[in-house]
Amino acid sequence: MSAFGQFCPIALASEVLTQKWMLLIVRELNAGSRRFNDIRRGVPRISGTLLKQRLDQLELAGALIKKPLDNGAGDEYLLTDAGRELKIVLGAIGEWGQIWARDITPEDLDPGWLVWAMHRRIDTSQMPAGRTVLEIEFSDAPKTQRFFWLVCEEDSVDVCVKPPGFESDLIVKTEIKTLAEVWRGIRPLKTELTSGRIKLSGNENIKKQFPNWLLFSIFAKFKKQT
Amino acid sequence: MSAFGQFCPIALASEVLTQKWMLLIVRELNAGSRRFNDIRRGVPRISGTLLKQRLDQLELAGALIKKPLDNGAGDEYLLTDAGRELKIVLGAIGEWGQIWARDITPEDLDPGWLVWAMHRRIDTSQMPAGRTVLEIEFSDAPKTQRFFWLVCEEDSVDVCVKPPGFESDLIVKTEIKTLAEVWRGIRPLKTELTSGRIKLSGNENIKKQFPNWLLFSIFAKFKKQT
DNA sequence: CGGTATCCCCCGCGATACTG
DNA sequence: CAGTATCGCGGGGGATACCG
Repeated sequence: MSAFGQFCPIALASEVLTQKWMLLIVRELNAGSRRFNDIRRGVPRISGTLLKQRLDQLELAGALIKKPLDNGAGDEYLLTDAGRELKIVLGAIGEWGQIWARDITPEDLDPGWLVWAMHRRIDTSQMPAGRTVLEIEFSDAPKTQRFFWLVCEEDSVDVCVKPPGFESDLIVKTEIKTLAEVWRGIRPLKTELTSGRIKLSGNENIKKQFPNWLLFSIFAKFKKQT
Repeated sequence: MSAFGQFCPIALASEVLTQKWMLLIVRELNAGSRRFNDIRRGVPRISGTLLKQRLDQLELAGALIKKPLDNGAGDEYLLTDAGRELKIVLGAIGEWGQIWARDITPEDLDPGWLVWAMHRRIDTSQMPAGRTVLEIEFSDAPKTQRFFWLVCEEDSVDVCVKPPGFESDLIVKTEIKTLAEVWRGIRPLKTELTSGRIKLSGNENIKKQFPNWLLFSIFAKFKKQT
C-alpha cells in the first residue's frame, strides 16, 4: 500500500498494518507461531507468495526479524519489541470486532481454523498427567474437514488432521456453528452439553473434566451489541 | 475488501477498517468533522468518489448514520456508538505509529494538512477575548501552500487559505518540517522560538502568550523509539 | 457544495509450476 | 517444508466530466 501523503502516526502505521491479511499474520505471530506453515494454518486462505511478501514487509517495518533455521530450510520469524507492542492494537480491534462487527455467515465457519484457534487455548494443567487425545468431529462438515485430533501434553498441544496413532481419550461431536459460538462466548458450553448439541464420548471422569480444559477465545468475555 | 474466511473478530473488523483511507476517515469523524468537505480536508488525497463509497460502507457497518441537511445539499455524517468506540482503536494504532512507524519523508509534509490538524488543537480559552487571527507562513512551501490563517474565536477556529479580511494578530514564519516536528512532539517549541527557526511577528504580549495556545498532536507525548 | 457517472489503467493478488 | 518465478485477471481506485 502506498503512502497517504500525511505524517499523522495513524497514517504511517496504516501503511503497514492495513495491508490485506497483515493483522491476521501479526495475530498469529503474537499468538506464538514462528514457522512459515504454522502462520499459514492460522491464515489458511492466504497464498504462500503473499505471506512471504507480508513477512518481508513486517521485517522492513521493524516488527520482526528472520533467523535462519538450523537445518537450512527456511527461516524462523521472531517479533521484535515493535511487533510485540502490536498486541495492544490487536486487542483494541478484536474487542471492537467482537462487540460491533457483522454477524457470521456460513462462509466464515472454517472448521480447521476453529480447531487451530482452540489448540492455543487449552489449559493442559487441568488435564491428567501424560498424554490426552481429544477427537473432534464436525457432523455437518465435508469429509476432508470432518475429523480433527488435539494431542495434548503438559507443554504442547498438536493439531492433527489424520488419526495420530493414539487412542482418543474423548470424542467431541458437534455441528461447526455450535462449537464456533461456544468458542466466541455467545453460548455457554454447559447448555450445549446438556442439550446434546455437543456430544461427548469417553470415560465419565474425562467427560466431567472436559469443560475445565477449554479457555475459549480471548475476546469471548466481550458481549456483542446489536 | 472481501472476507477472510474466518470468524475471528479481528478478521471481521478488518474487513471494514483495513480498507484504504478508512482509518483516516474515522479519525476525522472522531475529531469532530460531520460534513463531506470537512472530512476531505483531513484526508486531502482521497478522491470524492471513494470518500463517498467509504462513508456508505461505514454506514453499512453500523459505524455512522447519514442525516440529510436542511438546505437539501448533501448529508451530515454522524458517528454511532460503534463509530465512537473506534476511538480506542485509533488511539492504539496512533500510539504504535508514533513510537514505531517509519521516519517521515518530504512527501509526507503537507502544509495544508498540518494547519488543518493544528486548528483542532488550539486552546482558545487561553486567548484574548474576541477574535484572534494567526497567520502562518511556510517559508519553504510553493506559493499556493505558503500562507494560512487561523481565525480563532472562543468557540471556533476556522482555517483560511486566503486572507480572511481581518488583520493578523500574530505571524508565524517557519519551515514546514520544523513546525511538523514541533507538532509531533519531537522538538520543543521553545527551542525553535529562541533559535529563530520559528519566527513570530506581532505585539510583545501576543508573542509571549502564543506557546500557551498550541496543544500539539494528541500523540506528541509518546516518544519515538529507534 | 456534495455528490454521481464513466472511463480506464495499473497492480494486487490468486493460481500454478518449479527448486533446494 | 519453505520458499521463488511467472502469468494473467479483476477490480480497486484515480482522473475527469457532469448534475442539482
